[in-house]
Amino acid sequence: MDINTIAAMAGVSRATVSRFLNDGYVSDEKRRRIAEVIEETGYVPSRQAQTLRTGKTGVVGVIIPKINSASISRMVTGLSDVLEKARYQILLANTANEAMSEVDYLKLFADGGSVDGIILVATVLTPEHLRTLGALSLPHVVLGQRVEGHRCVYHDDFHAVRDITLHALANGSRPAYLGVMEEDVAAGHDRHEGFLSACAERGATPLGEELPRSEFTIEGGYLACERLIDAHPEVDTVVCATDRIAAGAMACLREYGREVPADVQVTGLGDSDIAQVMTPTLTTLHYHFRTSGAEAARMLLDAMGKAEDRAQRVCMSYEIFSRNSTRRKA
Amino acid sequence: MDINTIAAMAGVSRATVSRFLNDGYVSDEKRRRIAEVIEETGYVPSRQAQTLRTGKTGVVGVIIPKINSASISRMVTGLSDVLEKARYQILLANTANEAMSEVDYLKLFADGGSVDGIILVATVLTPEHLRTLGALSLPHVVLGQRVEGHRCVYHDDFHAVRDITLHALANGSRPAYLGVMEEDVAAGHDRHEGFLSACAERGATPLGEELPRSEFTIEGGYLACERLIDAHPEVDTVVCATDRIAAGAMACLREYGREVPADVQVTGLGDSDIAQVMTPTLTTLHYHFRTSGAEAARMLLDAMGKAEDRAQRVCMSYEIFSRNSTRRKA
DNA sequence: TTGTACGCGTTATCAT
DNA sequence: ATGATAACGCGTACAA
Repeated sequence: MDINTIAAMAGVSRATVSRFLNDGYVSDEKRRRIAEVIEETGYVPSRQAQTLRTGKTGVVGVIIPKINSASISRMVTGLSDVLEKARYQILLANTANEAMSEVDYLKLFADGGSVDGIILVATVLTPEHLRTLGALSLPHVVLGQRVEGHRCVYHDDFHAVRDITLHALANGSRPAYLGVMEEDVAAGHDRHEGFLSACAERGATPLGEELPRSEFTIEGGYLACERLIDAHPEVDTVVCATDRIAAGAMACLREYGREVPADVQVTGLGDSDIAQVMTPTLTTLHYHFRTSGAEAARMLLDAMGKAEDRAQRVCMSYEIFSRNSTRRKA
Repeated sequence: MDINTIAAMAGVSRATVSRFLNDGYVSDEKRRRIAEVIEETGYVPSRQAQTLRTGKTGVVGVIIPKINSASISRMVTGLSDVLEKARYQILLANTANEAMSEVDYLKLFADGGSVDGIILVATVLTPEHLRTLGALSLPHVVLGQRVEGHRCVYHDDFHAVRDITLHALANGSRPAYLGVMEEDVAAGHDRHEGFLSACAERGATPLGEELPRSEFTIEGGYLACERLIDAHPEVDTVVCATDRIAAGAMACLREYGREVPADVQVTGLGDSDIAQVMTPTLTTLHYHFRTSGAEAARMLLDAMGKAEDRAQRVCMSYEIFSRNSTRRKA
């Protein structure tokens, strides 16, 4: 079923069929005939041929560091919402297994001519990343990290953790932070700095700063917390970089016989669905991931010339959800 | 940078370059020259043109009902593992938002010529689904449901729930089941039947069979459990179709002052990571999702003629993880 | 308004 | 072993 067949059946040249499909500029008479033939044959133009001819694929590549993350899935949902509305397909590239790093995927997308635009859900941005991004001729948006010279949507990690730490320190005085590697500027460095800033403001000494960082997992949170209470049994407030780390921490505290929040307060970050089923329910902070995903998608549409101009850089806000893992009154 | 340029630079015809890239059959002399030119130009063949010419895209479409599901993400990981090794890209289609149903995506993939094969992570299979699947000329595999006449990888949902129910009924006698819509044959109907079978074997009367089904969410589990203890306060064992439903159920029981497992036992299904951080930790059942994903991918490779022959249908096994949401001794 | 003719970058067929 | 040449399915000047 190609355009030639349709043209023959409708008794017109294939150029006319092409016009029918695109510009318009066809007499009502033939328009009717063509429409009829297309209807009864169920003809659909070949994406590949269109791509070869126009250079446009109708696909945007989305590079994510892992599948099965509450935050990432929410971002992807936001992306889908607006991208599908603009009739774009999403090619999801998962780098979790390290089989192919983000840089490799960036290059693959850039070279292959397989996508019209790229969204990079970023964690760690190495110089190699920046070089590759800089050499990228395709429209692209970085989601989750602030990057100079590139369109990006990120979250106010510094103030987020600063605020939730201040919130906890209203009823605690010996705080510690369970964070992730500093190389992840947003989730690692910025959040950590936010914590330190809050401690400084309250005149509290941060505990366990000398300890190694955690992984982004429940298991990692458990182990980090174990090291923490081992080194600093006096800790009474544990601020965690993510909800999953907090989940691990709470499991650990329970194991060690510490009551939450009576003995130790715990806070998370991200407001994933597990926050509400933990015992006690977790005080955490809600990021508007879905909205930031949508925003990134709109920025990309803009960059691809498919939407009105938008800001080149957006910093998303947040809200604290105070639940039962922190103390109620002063 | 196209094949013509390379050919010119190497002083050969473009046919020779093409042979160099594909079959082989080139003299060592020219082989060397071509390799050199390609090296220094960084030439990469156009995927689009290759596709147009060969009809092969190097992409497999994976249709999933939702992102952010522990089970699905594990399946996708398994898929990625083997598909990437075979140099296939994965085009992930998420139907969560209903914007485009699975059937529509199936048709899109089938028509567009944009993928070489399809993997459908299935939940509900309507007659419309079966019709579309039947009309599909592309190689495809159904993951998560058993479908006559199609390659598929599924889990032994019936015996899984039957076994975990028997496990719980060793220390309980008034069981109820929190399940999902029966239209989902595997997760809905089969699991439910497994539960009923176990009840029959133990001579226990299943409670709350008249109540409406739950959603696949924590929230849904909470609400379903609320209805259950309202209608049948005597219930002492709650078997849930998924871990998330179990999480909601436990939250609800806590709210209503029931001790788990002293007053009521709870079991889940899927062994997601939240199972271990719940209080008490959840007795659940581990499916080998990652393995089933890998198996489905291998079956697809087979169907696409890229791998040795494999079984057309595979039923995956499971293991029960007994933790603290069920009673220990008889 | 319509049709002709060409090119997009490959691979495959056929001589040579 | 190599090189012309014809497709693959489409969009679009250009001419009519």
